Amino acid sequence: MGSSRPGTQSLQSRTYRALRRSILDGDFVPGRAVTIRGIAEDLGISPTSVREALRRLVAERALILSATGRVSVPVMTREKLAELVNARICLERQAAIDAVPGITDRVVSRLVRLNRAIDRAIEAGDHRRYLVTHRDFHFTLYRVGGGEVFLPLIESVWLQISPFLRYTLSGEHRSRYSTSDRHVEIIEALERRDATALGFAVEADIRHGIGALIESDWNRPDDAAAGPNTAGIRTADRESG
Amino acid sequence: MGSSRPGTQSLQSRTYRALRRSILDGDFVPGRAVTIRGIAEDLGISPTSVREALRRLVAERALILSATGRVSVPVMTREKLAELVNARICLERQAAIDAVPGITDRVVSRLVRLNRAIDRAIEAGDHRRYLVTHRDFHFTLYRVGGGEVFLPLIESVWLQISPFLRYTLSGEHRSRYSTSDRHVEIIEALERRDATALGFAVEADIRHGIGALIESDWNRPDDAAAGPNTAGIRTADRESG
DNA sequence: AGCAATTATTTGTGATCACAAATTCCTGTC
DNA sequence: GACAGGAATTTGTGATCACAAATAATTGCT
Repeated sequence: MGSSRPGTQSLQSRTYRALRRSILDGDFVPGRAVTIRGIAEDLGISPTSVREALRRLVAERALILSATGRVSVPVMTREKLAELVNARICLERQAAIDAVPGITDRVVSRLVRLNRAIDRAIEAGDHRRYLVTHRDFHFTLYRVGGGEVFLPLIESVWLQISPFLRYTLSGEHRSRYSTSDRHVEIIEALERRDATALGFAVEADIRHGIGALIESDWNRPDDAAAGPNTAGIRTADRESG
Repeated sequence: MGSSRPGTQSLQSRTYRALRRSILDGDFVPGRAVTIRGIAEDLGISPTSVREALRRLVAERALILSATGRVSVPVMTREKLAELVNARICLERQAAIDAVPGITDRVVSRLVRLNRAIDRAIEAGDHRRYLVTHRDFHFTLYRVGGGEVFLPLIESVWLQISPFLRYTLSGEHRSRYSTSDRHVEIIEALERRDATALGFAVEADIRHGIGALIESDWNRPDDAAAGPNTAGIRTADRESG
C-alpha cells in the first residue's frame, strides 16, 4: 500500500510518533497554531498523513481543534491543571498498585538506575534528558501491570500536561524541584511490595511535583503568540519510551 | 470548506458521531471487521472522511487497528474487562465526587427522572432505550463537575466496554440486572451531598453492574464472524448525549 | 495616523486516483 | 474431500486537486 516497504510502519504513524514525541519533550509552546501544510513541508511529505496524525493527537487531547478547524497547542488553565493532576493521581495510583504483583527485583533495580539518571539530568540542567528519564521511570512502573487500558489513558493525560511542563523546567522553577525524593519513596514501597504505601508515594510524587505549580506564578508572559510552528519536530522514529 | 454550508459541522465529524453512537448503542459486534469503503458506501460519502472518523475511534480505543491496517471491533478478554472496570471505578468515582459541590436540587430531580426512565426501559425490555438512558444518567452526573479532562477519559472507557455490553442486555443476562438499585444509592448520597457515600455508591454500581459478568459465562458463541459491517449506522446527527 | 472595506493568501475539507499489500476466491492436485 | 498454489478482488495508503472558508495584507477614505 502507498509506498511503504514491508516492515516499515505507515507514514501517518511515524508522523504521529514524531509529533507526539515533540509534544512530550516540550517542544510545543502552548497557544501556538499548528498547520497541516506547515508540518507537511517541514517533514517533506504530503498533507494527508499529517492531517491524520494531527487528528489523532486531537483525539488524545494533546492538541485542540478550534471551531474553524484550526489545530493548536492548548493553553493551560488553573482549573484544567487541577483536573489533570486529579486524573494523574487516580490513574497512576491504580496503575502502580496493579503493578505490584508483577514487580521483580530486576524492575526495581531498573527504576533505581533510572532514578539516578534523573538526578544526573537535573544536576546537569539537561531539560530534555530529565523529561525523557522521568517519563521512562513512571511508565516503566506502570507497564508492569500489563494494561492496554490504563496506559493509553495515562498517556493522554501526560500529553495534555507536557506542553505546560516546559515552563517548570526552565528558569526559576527548576530549583524547587526535588522530584526524585518522592521517587525514592516509590522505590522503597516497591521493595517492600507494599501496595498501600506505593499508592500514597505515587500520589505524593504527583501532587508535589506538579501541584506546587498551581499556586505559583506559572502564568508567565507568553512566548505563545510566536509565529507558525517549525518547532523542530524530530523525525527520529523509535518506539515510544 | 469542502462543501459544507456554514453552521454545518464537518462531514468527518458527523461520521465520527454517527459511528460512535452506533458503538455506544451496541450495534457493533465484537470481532467484526470494519472497512473504510464499506462504511463510505453505506453513508454515500467518499472514503476520506470515513478514514478520519475511524482513526479517531481507534485513537479513543473504541476500535482497534490490526498490524495490516485493518480496523475492527475489539474482542473482550477477561483481563481487559477487569481493567476497564477498574478504570471506570477510578475515573467515575472521582468525577462523581468532583460533581458534589455543583449539585443542585434540579440536577437531583433530573437524575430521579432518568432513573425512572431506566426502570421503564428495563421493564419494557427495550435494550436501546436502556443504554441511552443509563448513559444519560451517568454522564449527567459527571458533567456537573465541569471536566474537559475527566469526561473524555470516561467516554473512552465506555466506548471500549460498549460493544461487549450488548451481550449483557440480550437474553438471560437481563434478569440479573437490577442496576437501578445502585442508582438509588447514588441519588440518596447526592441528596445528602455526601461525597464519601457517593464514591462508594458509584463504585458499587459499576462493580455490581459489570463486574458480575466477569465470572459469568459471557463468552457466548460468537456471531462475530458475520459478514462485513452495514450494522445500521444511524446518521442522525445530534449532539452527543 | 486610524480604521473600515477589499483583495490576496493561507488553510482545512473532501473527492479522486494509482499503487501495492492483504485477502478472498477459484482451481488443480493428491 | 482436503489442501496448496495462483489469479482476481478488496482494501488501506498517501499524493494531488478543486473549492470555500478563514486569515492576512493591502488599499482607500476620513
